[in-house]
Amino acid sequence: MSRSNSGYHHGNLAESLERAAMELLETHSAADLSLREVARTAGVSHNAPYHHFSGKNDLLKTLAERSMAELVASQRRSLEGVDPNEHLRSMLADYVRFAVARPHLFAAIYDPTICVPGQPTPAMAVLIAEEEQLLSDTARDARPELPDTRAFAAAAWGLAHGLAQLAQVGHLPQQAVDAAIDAFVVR
Amino acid sequence: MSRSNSGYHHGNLAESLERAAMELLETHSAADLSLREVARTAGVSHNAPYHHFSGKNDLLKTLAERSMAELVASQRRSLEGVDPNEHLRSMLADYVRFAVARPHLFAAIYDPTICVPGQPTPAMAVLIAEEEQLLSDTARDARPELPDTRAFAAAAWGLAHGLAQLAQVGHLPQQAVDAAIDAFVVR
DNA sequence: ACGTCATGCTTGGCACTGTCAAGATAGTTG
DNA sequence: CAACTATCTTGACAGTGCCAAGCATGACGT
Repeated sequence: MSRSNSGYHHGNLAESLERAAMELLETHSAADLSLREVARTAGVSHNAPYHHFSGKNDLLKTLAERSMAELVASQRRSLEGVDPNEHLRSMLADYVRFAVARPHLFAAIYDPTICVPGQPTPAMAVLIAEEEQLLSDTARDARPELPDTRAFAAAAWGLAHGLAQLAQVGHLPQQAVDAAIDAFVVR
Repeated sequence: MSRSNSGYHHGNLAESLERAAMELLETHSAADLSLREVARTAGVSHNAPYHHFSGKNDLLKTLAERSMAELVASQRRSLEGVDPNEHLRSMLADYVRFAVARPHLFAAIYDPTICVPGQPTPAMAVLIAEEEQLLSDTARDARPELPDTRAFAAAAWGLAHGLAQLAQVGHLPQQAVDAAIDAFVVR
């Protein structure tokens, strides 16, 4: 895990902690995640994290940013189709896929107790703006005739976000999600 | 708050606790809600709740059911328009309004740590089915020509749910939500 | 080579939480 | 009035986030 493990002076604890927390977030929710357990799995004392993060929320904020960056990158990658409608469809499907695959990380991104609502981290603000731009561009290409592209893009984001939540909870199976996206994109 | 307050034997603690928790959920999230604080605001000892609920989650489950019932009732009420499109629009707007007005209660309804995913309370299952039917009927009236009403209804639910989340977080102002709903309903 | 020192991690402690166990009290029934 | 049960209490335990203080370690000036 770490390069030099000679009792004290771990080497790069910050990264080890992030890694450990990332793993734990695959089974625990952000609220259920214990900073002490993160420290334990990283093999350090319960207070070591405080020398690298100002607290539990700070660590979570870092992970949320990391995750959002991954999501945006994934969204950018799913733009490589040809048909604009297919662009939009695959982007939305990809959004839902990400949320279902990493439910707790996805939740952390939008968790008001981590990034206070309307008070996003600078880095997070940039990422959200990127995502918005990505969606807006895709929406414009798919519906060039619409006067208000922003509204359509907002609807697309809302749709993807909501389907993601409903799918996470087990209310919508994968196939229903795809059908719903189709119903939104196709006309 | 209670009828007979003679030291012991509160009278109707269960309801008082629910009321207290309901109030606290206006400022605290479900995870941040302390059962002990609920007991405190109800004026009883920290262990009294355990004689009426099996634990914190049980109380939250009850509140989530209560809230979902309220939401469904509200949705049913917003069906009183005339134009089918207007039906749909007002239903979606109402869904978002509810979520924004009571963010923590709304979150509790879909919180996997309260109602385990795919394991809803019987009462909750009924309410969800009702909501689904309500949306499905409205969707059919608004788009009778569509072959797959279920997919369109699922999209509508997803849209409302996602817009609600994004609005809660402060990402979408009210007017953007309305515009997005319009973009979805109108064609 | 050696003392000095800041960095990074540790132990210890505090107030808080959810939950279990056992005791006290009050209304009910014989 | 005695026994009983429902209801609420106090007490305890393990766990949490976080603050304060102490100790090990490697770097640096001399």
